[in-house]
Parts: sequence; structure tokens; C-alpha cells
Amino acid sequence: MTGTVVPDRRGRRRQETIEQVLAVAVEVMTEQGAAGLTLGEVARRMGIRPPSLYGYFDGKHALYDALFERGWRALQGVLEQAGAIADGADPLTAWRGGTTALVRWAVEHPAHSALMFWRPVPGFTPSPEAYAPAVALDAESRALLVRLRDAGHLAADVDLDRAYRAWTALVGGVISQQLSNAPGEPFETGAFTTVLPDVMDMWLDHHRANPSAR
Amino acid sequence: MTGTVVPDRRGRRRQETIEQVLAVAVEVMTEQGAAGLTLGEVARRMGIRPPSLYGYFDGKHALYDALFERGWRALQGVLEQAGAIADGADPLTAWRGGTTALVRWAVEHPAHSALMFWRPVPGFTPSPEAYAPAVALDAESRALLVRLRDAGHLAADVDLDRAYRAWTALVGGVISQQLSNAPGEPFETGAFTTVLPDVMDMWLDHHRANPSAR
DNA sequence: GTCTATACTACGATAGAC
DNA sequence: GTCTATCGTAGTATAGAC
Repeated sequence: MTGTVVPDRRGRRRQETIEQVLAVAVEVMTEQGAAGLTLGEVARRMGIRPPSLYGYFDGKHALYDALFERGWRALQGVLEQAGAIADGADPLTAWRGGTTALVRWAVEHPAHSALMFWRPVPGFTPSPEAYAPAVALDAESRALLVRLRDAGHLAADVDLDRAYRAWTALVGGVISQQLSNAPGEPFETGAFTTVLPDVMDMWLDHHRANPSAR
Repeated sequence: MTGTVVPDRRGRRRQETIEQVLAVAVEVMTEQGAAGLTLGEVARRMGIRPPSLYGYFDGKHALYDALFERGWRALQGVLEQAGAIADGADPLTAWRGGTTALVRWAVEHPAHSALMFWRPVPGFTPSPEAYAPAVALDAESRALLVRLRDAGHLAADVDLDRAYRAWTALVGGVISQQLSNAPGEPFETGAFTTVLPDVMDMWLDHHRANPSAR
């Protein structure tokens, strides 16, 4: 529920502190890895003592939880902005743009991505509330594939569930390889992000209509 | 260098203990996640005290290092057995079989895989010796793609480096998704391992010769 | 609401007795 | 080679002063 409170005068400063805690946590996770987050380090960088953090979060897991949820919400926003969620736009453009924007966001937010796509933190399981936006995005992504098929870009008899699983594997693979093997590289020149167009073509060709032309 | 000593009568028992330490460590990592390994837990399960472990390994990182190295060596063995390294076999069969065997091994060894494919342990970087088999496998995999091209299964003018990066992304994506989102599922029925044939076809079709037929 | 002080637990690692 | 004992550190969390 973080971030949903009314920003009255009282709560504004509190909200700013919460944002700062999360920002510093991301900083630490980016440097040390997602599992390398410690409340002591966050407090140190903020110039406060570890116990003070408990006024804003119920311990370290609550921090992970907030970042997990915000990450998926951010991805939703990214896909929406790419027109992948709105019904109006051309599905193929939306799919290409959305996939590209998603991968870009992921490699530019490695701390969030590790938390969202892997399970790097022993003992941490996202709460149902934090998981909800991930489920929503899943549904929206599947809906996009339906639109893609209905617009004639995929074969009419395509197995959409199977195609969706393959798509997540492809996208997740590019992200995973880029973050694990060449973490610092920017999206534009990354060893793996640069093959994303190829990968999208592979998926599209494989599921495209008129297979006789293959 | 673990495992390379001559198995004389003196060292045999020691070697067995080393194997047991590693086996228990894998057990713990499988349950708790790669970063959840603690020497105390390993010692507890072995019925000894944590300091005794230092007679066999120079601390926790040495354990990770040994598992990292053994994992890549095991993968080499898996690919070799699939004929993906030997020069004699049919490249296409070797490539399909090798890729399949590699993914199977990975999902059946989640603790090793996490260590090898992601960077889940803060502060751990594999030593050059542990990294060597990974480099060797990289070279062997690239050599397989060369054979694949020379046998006419790929376009003659294919960008092999780019194709190789795409291949690792695809394979890594299937492994990553399977381990992160459905860890318990067996290879045969996994939600993501079952799309591996599709994914291999995508890659192959994309790089196949006579592109005019596409 | 924020701090200091502190309790508690656990971990990695070392020293030295047996 | 294994143990006990212990060091040093870190991290989570609570109690209570200000």
C-alpha cells in the first residue's frame, strides 16, 4: 500500500523519507547484489540508526516487498506507455515496442529485476499484495498476444499459452544473460540486448500465419 | 584442484569427506537458495562442528568455488556425452541433443545452476581456475555452431557470434524461467522446458540456409 | 517521531588443547 | 583431524530516553 496515502502536510515528509529509504536500498542492492542488502548499510548512508528504519518498514522483508511490488507496477507503466495495454494501438507495434521497453527497463533496473525475475534472497517470498501487479501484467501480456493473433500476425490456430511461455523465456533469457554476464553495458550496446530484435523476429516468424511460406 | 589428487590409501577418506561436504552444501543450497548456504548448517547435518570444515575448505567461498567449477565440468561432460564436442557426430543431432541435455542438467541441478548462471551470492566471484571450464565450454559451443554452419544447417554468411549470443539467451531463458517460476517441475513436464523444442526450432529456422524460402 | 542503548542471534574464521 | 573456546562482526529487533 506504500505510496497510496493522501499526501497531506503531515504525511508528506514521511512519504519522502520512505522514498529515500527505498532509493538507498536500491543503491545498495545494485552495488552488492539483491541479497546483499542490510538495514545497517541503508541507515549508514542515510545518516541515521538502523532502528529508525522500523518507523517506516517492518523489517528488511517489507523493504524487499515494496521494491518487488513497485517493480512490477513500473513494468506495467512501461508497457502501458508503449501502447501494449491500451486496446487502440496496432498490436504488432505495441508488441515490439512493449517488449523492447520491458527489456530496457529491466536491464536499467538490475536490483529490481533480480528480485522480480529470480529468487536471490533466501527466505523472502513476496506478499500477495506485492504479487498482484505481477499477476495483472501476466494477464495483460496474454491479452496482447490474443490481439496479435486476432489482427492476423499469428497463426489462427496458434497455441497461445505455449507461445506465451516461449515469449517469457526469450525475453527473460535476454534480460538474464545481459544482467548476469555483462551487467554494466547499456541497453543500446549490450551484448545480449542487441540481439533482442533477432529474438523477437524468431518468435514472430515461428508463430506467424501462412506457415507454407516458411 | 579438488578431485585431482591421486587416490592413495591416505587421501581416500579425506576425498570422501570433501565429497560429502559438497553434497551437503548442495542440499542446503537447494532448500535455502544459493545464498542461503551457511557453514554451520553444513556442519550440523554432517554431525561435526563448523571449524572442522576448515580442514577441507578455506572458508565458504572455497565451497562455492568448487561447486562452480564442478558444475561447468559436469556440463562439459553432458555435452560431450551428447556428441556435441566430439567432431564425428552429425552436428544437427549433436546440437539438438546437446542443448536438450544441457537444459535438463541445469533444471535438475538448481543449486549449481544458480551459482553458474546468475550472481546470487554477494561478494562471491569465481576464481580463474573455477572459471576455466566455463571458458572451455564456451569455446566448444562456438565450435559446434561452426560445424553446424559448415554442414549447411546454417546460412553460409551467418553472423556466428551474434547467433551464439542469441542461442545462449534462448537456452538461458528456458532454464531461468523454469527454475524461477516452477522450480519443482521435472524436465519432461516443465512449463518452460516443454517449449524448448519450439525454441530450438525458432533459432534454427532463423539462421537456416536459403532464406528466400522464408 | 526520532534517537541511543542494548538484547539477542547468528555467522565466518582463528587459536590452541586433545 | 576434530574438538572447545573465542574473537570480531553483522544484522534484526525491542525498550525506553529525549
